[in-house]
Amino acid sequence: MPRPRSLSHARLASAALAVIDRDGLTGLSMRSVAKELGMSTMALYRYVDDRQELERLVVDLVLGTVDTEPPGPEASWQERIEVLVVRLRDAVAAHPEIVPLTVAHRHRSLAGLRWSESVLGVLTEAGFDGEQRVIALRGLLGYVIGAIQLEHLGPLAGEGTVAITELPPDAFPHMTETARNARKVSADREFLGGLALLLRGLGT
Amino acid sequence: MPRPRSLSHARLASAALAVIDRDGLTGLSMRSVAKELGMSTMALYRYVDDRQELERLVVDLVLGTVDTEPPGPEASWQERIEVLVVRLRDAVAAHPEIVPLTVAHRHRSLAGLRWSESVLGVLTEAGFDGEQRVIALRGLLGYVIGAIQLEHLGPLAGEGTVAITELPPDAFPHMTETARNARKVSADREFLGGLALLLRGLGT
DNA sequence: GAGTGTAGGCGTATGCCGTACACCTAACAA
DNA sequence: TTGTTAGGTGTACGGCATACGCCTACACTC
Repeated sequence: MPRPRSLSHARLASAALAVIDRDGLTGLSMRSVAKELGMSTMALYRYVDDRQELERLVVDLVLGTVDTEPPGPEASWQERIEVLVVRLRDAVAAHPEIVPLTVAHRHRSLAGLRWSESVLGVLTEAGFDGEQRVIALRGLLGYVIGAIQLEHLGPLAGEGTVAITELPPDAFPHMTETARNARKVSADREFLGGLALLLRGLGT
Repeated sequence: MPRPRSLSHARLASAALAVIDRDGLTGLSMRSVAKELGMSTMALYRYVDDRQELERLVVDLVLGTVDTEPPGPEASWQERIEVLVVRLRDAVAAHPEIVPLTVAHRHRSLAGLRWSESVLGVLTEAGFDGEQRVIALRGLLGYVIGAIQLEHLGPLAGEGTVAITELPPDAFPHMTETARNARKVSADREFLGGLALLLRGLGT
């Protein structure tokens, strides 16, 4: 009967993502998103309970772009998991500012659950079950979450690594030396290298 | 010449930590810490540039309690790393609410750098160097950060796991089944299990 | 076409937050 | 005793999320 809705959740989420991509996560507020959409702040509350839910929509939007179809059977299960993990990482890395949102809301995102389901499928085919399978999934999830944050909070190529170079070498001999090597390691090699360790630990 | 300082950074940090332990991270504000100390809000700014620096002090306080002395040589290098990692995790887990602060400020904390130095020492003794060593340290760091967050944001024994149990089984067959197993896996077994995967991947 | 109920949209106000700024004053050096 | 300096404070500003109440556009009934 009543007046029709003029907004969709998807449109709301993409407006919020636009704000984030333009002004960073600190620029995200109910006010800024409302302005982006050309409506009043309070109008948003007709579509969303609170700011938390808006953030959840953004996470769902981004994670929803991840292709969760596992690669074909010509690949080993390690390679298939690697592909799934890399797809997730690439989707998040396309909007680096949302990393903290992803961490906070991942477990309430349907798209995130679909990804986990897909990884579990590969693990199951590979013969994992029971506690082993739980630990494998959570281990992968933990690594992905942590590594993505490291990558965007303190990238190896960034100023943090330079700062470590300049630490007193007598108190931090290994850190200063390692930091010099670290500047030459690309983000991809770092991420894939760590993932390979985990997969090797899982493998037979 | 002038009036002496009545506060130390340590006292400031422990007051902030007390507020967090009592009222949670959302209860932390310049006002609440000032009240905890019995001074005016603005007095804090004589000791700290801004809220960020206060948070950094809290992280330093907590990470400063970690014993970074590596265990003796009767243990294998994997066991020594495990001990260091577990010490770090236990220190953070003693104040679960600071997890987000730790992630945000870890790389600016001297105590955090000392822990990394110690881990690098063990890795070096174990024969790692160059890019291998960089990747090993960052892999461990990524796992620890991610796993700690998983543990406190969505513990296996928590409601999130129960919610997954109640998902439609036709869309999430593996998730629903795995979630039933997951409830029986303790936080320790989960954390150590994932860490063991990584260490196995590192090992010869 | 007129009337009506529902829900969309908005303006205002409240109580938080971090913090800039100007002021007072305690404590030391002389 | 006095002057200097930095510690401590009160006030104020702009921004935040959001509760509440109002107005009204619209889809329906008749």
